[in-house]
Order: sequence, then C-alpha cells, then structure tokens
Amino acid sequence: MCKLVSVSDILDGKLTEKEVEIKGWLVTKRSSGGVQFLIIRDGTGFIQATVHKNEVSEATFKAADELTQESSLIIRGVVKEDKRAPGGYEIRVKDLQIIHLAEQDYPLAKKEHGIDFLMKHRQLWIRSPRQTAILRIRAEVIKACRDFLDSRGFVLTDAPIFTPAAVEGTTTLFEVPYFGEKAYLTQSGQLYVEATIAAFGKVYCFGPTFRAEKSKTPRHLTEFWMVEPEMAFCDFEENLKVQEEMVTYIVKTVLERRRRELETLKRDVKPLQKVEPPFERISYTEAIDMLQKAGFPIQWGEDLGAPHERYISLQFEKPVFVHRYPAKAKAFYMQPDPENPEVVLCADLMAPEGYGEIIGGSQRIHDLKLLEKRIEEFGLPRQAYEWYLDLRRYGSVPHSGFGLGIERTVMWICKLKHIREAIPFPRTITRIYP
RNA sequence: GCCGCCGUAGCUCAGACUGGUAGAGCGGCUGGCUGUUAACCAGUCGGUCGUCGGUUCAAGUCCGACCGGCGGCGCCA
Repeated sequence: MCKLVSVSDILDGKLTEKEVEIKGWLVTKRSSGGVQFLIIRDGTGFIQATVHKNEVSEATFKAADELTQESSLIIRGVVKEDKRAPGGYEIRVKDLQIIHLAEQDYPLAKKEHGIDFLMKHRQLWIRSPRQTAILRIRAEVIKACRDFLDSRGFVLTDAPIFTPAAVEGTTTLFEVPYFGEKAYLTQSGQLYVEATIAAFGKVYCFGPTFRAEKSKTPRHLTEFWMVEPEMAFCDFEENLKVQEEMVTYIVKTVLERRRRELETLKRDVKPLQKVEPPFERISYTEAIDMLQKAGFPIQWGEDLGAPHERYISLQFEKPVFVHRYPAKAKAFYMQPDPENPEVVLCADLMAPEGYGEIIGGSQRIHDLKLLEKRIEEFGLPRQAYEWYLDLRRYGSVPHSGFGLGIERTVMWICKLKHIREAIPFPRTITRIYP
C-alpha cells in the first residue's frame, strides 16, 4: 500500500523498506545516463530519490528527465537505507507525477550568490536548506517562548500596533496618517502590558515592533518581533530569574527538537549546552571597569556600544546580565536602585559568543510622584501618559518585566552573521522588497 | 549621519594600475554517460560594462556628479 509520508519520518528511519508517496518540489537533479538522482523537498526535509531506467516505465523515466529545478511533483517508491545518499536514506522511484513543470530559468543557481541578489529573491531563497533550517528554529523559539509563559500562568494580552505617542520618547518612530490625525507604529508593547497586569497578574504580549532609526548594522531591523512578559508583585531579582529560566528553556527546546536543523547550519552545539541558570551577572560599573582595563576609552555614564557588548559577551561562557545602568542612559520608567539612585534596576542580557543584547528588562517605577517627576525630567508630553499614570493611582504594585528580541535570539542560537536571515522577509533601512 | 569598498552575460567574478575589436566559471539549451554528491565530458546560446556629463583620434579602463548595494561605526534593541 502506498502511503503519503513526510521526509522527516523517512530520515528518522521509521519507513525503511516501506512503499511510500511524497509530495514536494525538485531541489536539484543529477543524471549519469541510466540513473537520475532527484533531490526532493517536502517542507519537512530533503531527500534523494533515484530513477533507474530499467526499473520504471519509459514515460516515468522521460518525465524525470524533463523535470526542471523547483518543479512540483508526487513520487511513489520504496525507502532504502543507503550510505551513498545524502542523509543516509533515499527513495527508489516506481512512479512519478509532475504537478507543475517549473519554468527553466529558476534564478537561484546551485553556486554562490551575493547577498543583494539573494535578498531580492527572498521569496525563493527561503526554500533553501539553510534558510528553512533557520526559519524552523525561529518557529521553535517562538513556540518555546509561548509554551514557557503559558505553562507558568502568563496570559497573552497583545498590545496595539497603532499608538498615539512614543512609548519611551527615545527612538524615532514611523508616523502614519490616522483619520486626519497622526499615529505611530509601536516600538514596544510594554506600557500596555503594565496595564494588563492589574487584570491578570502575569501577562505577556508578542508581536512586531517598529523603529525608524537609520541603523545600518548586522543586528538591526526596522521591523522585528518581541515577546514582552510583565509581572505584578515582581521585583528586579525575581525578574532576572524568570529571564534565565526562559532563555534556558528556549535553548534546551531547540537543542532537543531542532537538532537536524542545527546540523544543517553546522552550528557547534557545545556553547549552547552550557546555557543554564544561574547566568553570569555584572553591574554596569563593573563592566566599565572591565572595559577600561581592556583598554577601551570609555567613561562611567556612557552607554555601551557594539564593540563593548561584544567584548563583555566574549568574557563569559554563559549569557551575562549587565545590570544597574546610569539612570540618564535608560528609559524614564525604570525604578531607581534604593542603594544608589544614580543607577536604575535594569538589566540587559548579553548572549555569549560575541552576540550582544537579546533582552532588556527592568523593575518599573510604581510610585506616582516619582513617575510624574521622571516624565517631566525626560521632557515627555505629560498628557500622552495620563492613562499610564492611572496605573499608579489605582492599585499600584511593584512590578517588573522584560522584552526578548526574537530575531536576535534566533541569530545567536543559529550563530548567524546577520539578523536579516532570522526573519522570513526582513525589513531594513535599505530593503522593503519583496 | 560618518568612514571604506563595490556596480562588466541570468549568477559569481577577471579585465581598469599602463586607454586601442568584451573574457572565464556556473546556470540555460543540444548531445553523451546505469550511483550522482556544487556530478562529469563535448558543443551552443548569452553584453546599453549602474546612469549622466567631461577629457581624448579613441573610454569598461582616466576625471566629476548622481543612483544602487555591501562592510564597519554611530543612533538603537
């Protein structure tokens, strides 16, 4: 009996010597005359299928011969374990049906391409083994975030994309017309989850965020995804614990469930296997000291730049929290450290291996008077924050939260050189097509 | 926004320093090959040298401006 199966099940050795059917696409084809070697992708994996001239009908052999790269097809045949086949398994074809014969000028060749060309053909590039591996890991990272939070009683309360004003007043926002008024694409859902904690206790939002900064680096997108948990009755220390447990859960899940994709990427998993609580912790002040000793010309009070983050990240095998930054370098809503009001109870989590920040988090100001003072000091429009101040008027509690950047996390776990591969259709300062 | 590099065939690049008839590999197409691994072998198709202007008898090559991209920094997460 012929049964529709997935390539991943074949590669797991579950179907050896069974007769199966595969629906998929032709990745590439080689022929040595009497045997044609088809590499087929079905969305779950890549497998070789062989068509022997003396084992199939003339029509089937001819159909295989006519196949063009990326044609869609259905094949039936017997699964064989074979060392000569990439992946160790192949299908000996008995019958082949062409669903769509692709045009013969498929733009992506087997050889190398430049990044500009690949990005212009992102709609096709995402089919390649490396890109499918990355995007599968991305899906796993997102699922892990949600499973972790859902299983701990966090409630998903999504934040709006259209917002009336800047959340933090620091970054440049995308302005859009809104029925005769101006609206802005959200740069963070944080202020809104600070509202929903009073309804649910522990919440998170997950969605795209937008920054109109003209950042031209391998770690920035203009549109990126964040998961932002927020917890009532949660102080700075408890916040860090949740972060290290969540990041550990994400990494362990990917190591368990996406091992084949990590192999495709040739990702050395040893550094990932070291990720478990407790993470390293250094204060901003200690970080400055460490950087100065290493010869960086940096003074206390300055924010950390890319080379600084890279250096700190490389000093530790595990992710490292850099905490208690100068209040002036951070957002208006962060709670001052009672032991030193010059710094705030915030922490950025630096991923190891030279990757920098993947999380930014803090304890939030819960005192009305202090928050009013900070809004004024930062020169923010008070009226835009009246609703936010209400949260400190009616049942205010100490609370904390953080935002984890999905693409930066994927970039680190996959060890990518550029963040643009960590999202299906990246938006950067120079790219909005396709 | 700043610094540097690049733009030549569908793709990846050589040719530019030293101006003089446009090149290679890959992909496509045709043919060959019964175990290929970026298969291999033979043949073949394929060009407004990013755009505009300047110098020159002559510009892919020299000069200027512009456009597009890449790498790094900054901003930022």
